[in-house]
Amino acid sequence: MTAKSIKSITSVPISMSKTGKMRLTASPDNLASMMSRDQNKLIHLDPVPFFKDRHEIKPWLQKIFYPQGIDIVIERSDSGKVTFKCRSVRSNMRLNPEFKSTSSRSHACPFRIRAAFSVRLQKWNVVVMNNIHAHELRFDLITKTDDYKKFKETLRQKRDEKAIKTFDELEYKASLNLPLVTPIISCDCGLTKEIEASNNIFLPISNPSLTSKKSVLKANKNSVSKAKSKQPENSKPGLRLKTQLDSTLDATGFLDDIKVQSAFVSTGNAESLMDLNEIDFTNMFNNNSAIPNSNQGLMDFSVDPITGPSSSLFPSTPIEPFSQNNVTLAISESIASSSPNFMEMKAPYEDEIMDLLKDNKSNAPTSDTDINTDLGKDISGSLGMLNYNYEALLQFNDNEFSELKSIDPALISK
Amino acid sequence: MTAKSIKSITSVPISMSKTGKMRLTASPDNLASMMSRDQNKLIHLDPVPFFKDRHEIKPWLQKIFYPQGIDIVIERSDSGKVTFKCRSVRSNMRLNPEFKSTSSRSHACPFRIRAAFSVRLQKWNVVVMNNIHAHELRFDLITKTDDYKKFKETLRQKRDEKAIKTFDELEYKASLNLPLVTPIISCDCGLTKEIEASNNIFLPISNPSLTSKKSVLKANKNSVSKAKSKQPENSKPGLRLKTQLDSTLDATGFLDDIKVQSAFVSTGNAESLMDLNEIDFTNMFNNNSAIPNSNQGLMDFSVDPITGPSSSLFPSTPIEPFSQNNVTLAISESIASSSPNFMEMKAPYEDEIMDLLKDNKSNAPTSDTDINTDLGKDISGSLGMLNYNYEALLQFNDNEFSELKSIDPALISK
DNA sequence: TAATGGGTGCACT
DNA sequence: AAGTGCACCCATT
Ligand SMILES: [Zn+2]
Ligand SMILES: [Zn+2]
Repeated sequence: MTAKSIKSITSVPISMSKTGKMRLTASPDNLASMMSRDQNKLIHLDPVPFFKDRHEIKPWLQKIFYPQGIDIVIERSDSGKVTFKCRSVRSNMRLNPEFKSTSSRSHACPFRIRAAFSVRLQKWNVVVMNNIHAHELRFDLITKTDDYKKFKETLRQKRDEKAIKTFDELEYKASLNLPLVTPIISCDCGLTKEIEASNNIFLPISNPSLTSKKSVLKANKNSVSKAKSKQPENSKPGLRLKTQLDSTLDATGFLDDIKVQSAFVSTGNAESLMDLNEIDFTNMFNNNSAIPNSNQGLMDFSVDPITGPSSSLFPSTPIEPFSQNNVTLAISESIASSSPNFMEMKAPYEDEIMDLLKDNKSNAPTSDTDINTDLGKDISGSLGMLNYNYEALLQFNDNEFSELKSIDPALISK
Repeated sequence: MTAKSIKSITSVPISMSKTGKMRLTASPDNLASMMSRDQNKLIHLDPVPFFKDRHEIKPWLQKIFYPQGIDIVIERSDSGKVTFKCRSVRSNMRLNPEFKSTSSRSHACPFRIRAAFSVRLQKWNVVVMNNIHAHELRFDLITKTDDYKKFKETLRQKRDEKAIKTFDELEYKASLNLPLVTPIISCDCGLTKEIEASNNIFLPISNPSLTSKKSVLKANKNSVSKAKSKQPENSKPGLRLKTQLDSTLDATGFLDDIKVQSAFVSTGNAESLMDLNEIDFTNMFNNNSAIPNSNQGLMDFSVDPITGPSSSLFPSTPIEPFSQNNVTLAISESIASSSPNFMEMKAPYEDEIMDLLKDNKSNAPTSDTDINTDLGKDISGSLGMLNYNYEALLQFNDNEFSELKSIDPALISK
C-alpha cells in the first residue's frame, strides 16, 4: 500500500520529463497545454474538520481564504460535492465596450477549491486547484461585502474569539491603509512522512497547540516561501509562459519577476470602520510578535520580492485594474528524485486563462481528491499534488479539532 | 394621447427609411446591425390574465408555447419581471470537440419572452422577443420531459378540461408519428384599431366565445399567414442575411425558401403513450374540423410552403440536427404608409446569432413592456412592435378570462 | 455518499 | 436579453 502510493507519486517526474522537453519548445498549441498542466497542481488541505453537512464547509474555508484576500463563492454544489471559486468582481470593466466580448458568465479567475465527500473515508476532502488569480486580492474590499459581515457575525455567534480577533486585526490594518501582505498559498512539498503515515491522506506533521497564542496572520516580510531544492542542479530553466494575448494588453501588466501577490488597502475612510465600532482594539497588537514558523519547516508565510534571477518591485498602484499577477508555484517532484521545480507563471488576462485551461482539459490530469480510488489507473501520478499545511493561517475551534481527531484511523489507513 | 401613440408608431418607418438604405449596402458591420434590428421585433401577447404572483405566468405561457414545440424555462426572474427562454437542449453536440468553443452558458437560442409587471397599469405585460429559434421545435420530445408531465398534472388539478383535451390530442398525434405542424408565431399587424383603443396596450379585436368548441390547434395547412401588403411596389428586395459562419457549416443547412417552422414526430413507440393511459380518445377528432380563422382576419394559423418567389419543401429529415431555420417576419410599418415588409431571415448557427444580436445591443432599441412610461423618449417608435393575437392557440379558463375583463378600463385608456 | 466532471434553471442582488 | 450565486441535475467511468 505504501509502495503503491509512492509509485503513484513518483510517476510525476516521469511524465514531466517525458513531455517537458517538447513543451519547452512552445508552439501556441502546446503552450496552452503547458499552462494547463502546470496550473493544475492540486493542493490538499489536510486537517479537515468533520462537517455535519456541506453548508459548514464554506465558513470554514472563509476563515482560511478571507485573510488572503480571496472571496470565495459556491460555483456548484450537491450533497456530495461543493466547488468554490472567487467571487465575480462586479467591476465597471464590463461596461467598457472593448470588453463586451467577455460576456456573461465569463470565467474570469481559474482559482477553484473543491470539496468532495469520500464515502470510503467518511470525510470531506478539500483540494485547491489552479492556485492562480486573474485579479487583485483585496481584503479591504472584502470587508465591505455583506457576505463578510455575515461571516463575522457567525464568528461572534460561535464565540470563535480567536478568529474574531484575527479578523478584527486585519480589518484594523485595512482601515489604516496599512499594506496587508497576504501570501498566496504555496508550499514546500517533501511528500515523505505524510504519505507513509496516511496513504495519500496527508496528515499534518505539526500539531499546533490548541491554546496557541501566536497571531497566525503576522507574516515575516523578510523571508520567502521556498521549496526545498535538494537537487537544484537538475532544475530546468524557469518556464515563462505567455499567450498571444500579451500583445493586445498593456505591457506594463506583465513583469518578469517572481512576485508574491499582495493586497493593498485602497480606502481608509471612516466607512471602513463601520462594523468595528463595537470592537475592542485595546490589545490589538499585544500577541503578534511570534512568527508562525514553528510548523517544522513545512511552510513559511513570508514575502520576499527578491527571489528570481531577475527581480524588481511590483508597482503598488498598477494602472491596469486587472494587472497580471506572477505567482511562484512549487512543483511537486517525486520522492525518489526530490527535485522540485520553481515555475514562474504568468496569468493571462481574464478569460484567456480559462480557455487555455479548458482547451487542454482532455490532456490534463483530472483532479482527484482520493487519488487511490482506482489503483490500476495511476491517476495520481500526473497530478503533481501538493500538500499544503494551511494551519498557520487558521486556528480551529477546539470542538472542531477534537472532531477531526475522532476519525477512525482504520478508515484512513485502509 | 391618441395622437402621441400614433406618433410613436409612425416613427418606425422613419427610422427604417433613414437607415434602410445604408444597411442594404451591407458591410459585415451593419449586417449584424440589420439582423439585430429586424429580429428585435416585439410581439405583444395581449389578453393577459391577472396573475396573483409571477409563478402563475409560466404555466400560462406553457399552454401557449408547448403546442408550438417551444419548451420555455425561466432565464431570470424577480418580483416584477420574468424572462423566459427556450430550454437548453442537452445535446451530445456539446461533447463534440469541435464545439468546445461554445462553452458553458452558451446562449444558443435568441428566443425570449419577457413578462414585466406594469405598476401603472397594474397588469403583467408579456412580449415575445427575437421570434426565431436556433434549434428544432419538437413537441414529441417535450412530452417526455418531467416539466411537461408536471404541467399536465397541474392542468388536471385545475380541471382545465379543454387544455387537457388539447394536449392529449397533440400527444396522441405525436405518439403516432403524425406530422405535427405548429406554426411559428407570426402575425399580420395592421396596428389600427387596437392602438387607438388602448394606447399601446393592444386590446384584442376578436372576442372569442368562452364556450367555443373549435379545436384551436387545428391549422389549415393550405394557406399561409400573410401580412397585408398595401404597397407591394415599394417593397425592397428580400434581404438575405448570411454570416461568415456559413462556409463552415453544411451547406444543406440553408435553404433559399421561406419556410414556416414545423415540428415532426420522431418517436412513435409505446413510451409516448405512457401518460395517456387514462385518457379518453373517443371523441379525439370530433371537433377539429373548424378552422380557427374567425379571428376577424387578424391572423391566420396556417402553413403554406409556397410563399416566396422561389420555393421548395423543407426536408422533413434534415441531416444537420440544428439545421437552419428560415422564418418569415412581418415587419410593422407605419399606419400612414402601411407598407409592411417580408423579411426572409436566415438563422445563423447556434451562438453566432447571439453574438450578432449582442454586438448591436447598443444600437438596438431596448425592450420595454411599458413603452409609454417615458413619453419623451419615443422608445416604442423603433420597436417595430407587433400585436400577436394568440388566442387561437389558447383557450382560457373561464375564471381567468373573467379576471382579465375585470381590469378597470380607465387604467387601460390612461 | 461509488468518484468525478460538467450543464443549467432560476431567483437573489 | 441585467450578472451570478447556488443547487438540482446529468454524464462518464
Ligand atoms: Zn481568484
Ligand atoms: Zn428556441
